[in-house]
Amino acid sequence: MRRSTHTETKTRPAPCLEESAFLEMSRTTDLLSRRVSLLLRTEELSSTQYNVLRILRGVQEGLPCGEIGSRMITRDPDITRLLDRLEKRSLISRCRETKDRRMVMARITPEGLQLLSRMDEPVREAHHAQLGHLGREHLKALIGLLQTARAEVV
Amino acid sequence: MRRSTHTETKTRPAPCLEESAFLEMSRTTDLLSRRVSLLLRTEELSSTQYNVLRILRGVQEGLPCGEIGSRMITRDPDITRLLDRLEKRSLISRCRETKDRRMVMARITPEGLQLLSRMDEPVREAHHAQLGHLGREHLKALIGLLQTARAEVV
DNA sequence: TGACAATATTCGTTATAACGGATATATTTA
DNA sequence: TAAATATATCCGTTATAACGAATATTGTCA
Repeated sequence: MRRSTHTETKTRPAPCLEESAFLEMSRTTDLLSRRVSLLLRTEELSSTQYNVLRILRGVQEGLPCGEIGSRMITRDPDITRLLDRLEKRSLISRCRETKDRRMVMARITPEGLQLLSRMDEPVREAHHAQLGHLGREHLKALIGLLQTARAEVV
Repeated sequence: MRRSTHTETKTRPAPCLEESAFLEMSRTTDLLSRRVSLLLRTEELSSTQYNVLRILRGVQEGLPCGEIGSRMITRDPDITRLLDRLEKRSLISRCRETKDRRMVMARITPEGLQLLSRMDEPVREAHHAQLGHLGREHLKALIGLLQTARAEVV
């Protein structure tokens, strides 16, 4: 036991449950992400880029740049450059919308889809290896709690 | 209902529970972090820097640089520069250990402690506002699951 | 003592996130 | 039509993460 309980309570307040939950979440996400990042590096992809590609895979019609930005709280000019980099590698394509010609739709290309599908199996394996020990019930409980947590965040 | 079920199953495999759990975790951490990042910005602190300061607050004796690095999987040279920036602002101090003179101990300074304590209340409020609706029982369950998840990660 | 290992540093590089500001284009509305 | 708005872009800036390579200092061990 430490002798300096007195000063410690002054400098380091006892964490409340909400804070602990956040810390646990950060640590766990961090730890689990490491393995995925290693996988991504083999394809020279940042996790932001991977993220965008997966979002676009979910939407065959494509998404306007602004929509992508709002899903990640990134400023418009930076989304443009992010998409620039992906387009240069032919992983996405852009074309101006015919209806509202202000908008530019970003779509994932066949190359992009291929890249993603190359990653699918290893990524899934990584997650299975890292979280499989929890078992179905615990996993479901965890997912449910996280969804609940996010549902009411302002 | 979409017509292209056929192609979709090919391009986007149904997510397994482990993968969903990871995604939920990432999204939630991401969402919750935004508010904290805004707070940190008022002190011109990156979340990595905040992280290091909090680690050091927990260890009055200080930590060797390498130890800090291993807690965050960052290469040694980059830790050095990270600490450089913090030292320049007098938030930490460094001094060579007398026993093993290869090691340099990093300690948080009174200024660093002050800064942290300025953040404590707002950070806690942010977490409370964002996660308080879960209630004690759910929070405890969440914390427990996350710890279990991390316990066996290789 | 001499060879090796451990620790931290310095230096240089590249890519990117994040920000501010301005501009081009197209749409909507007064 | 003219003004205001929305969308995306271009430009430049700074700070930093991430990587490789080399060096200095100290400790350990044959």
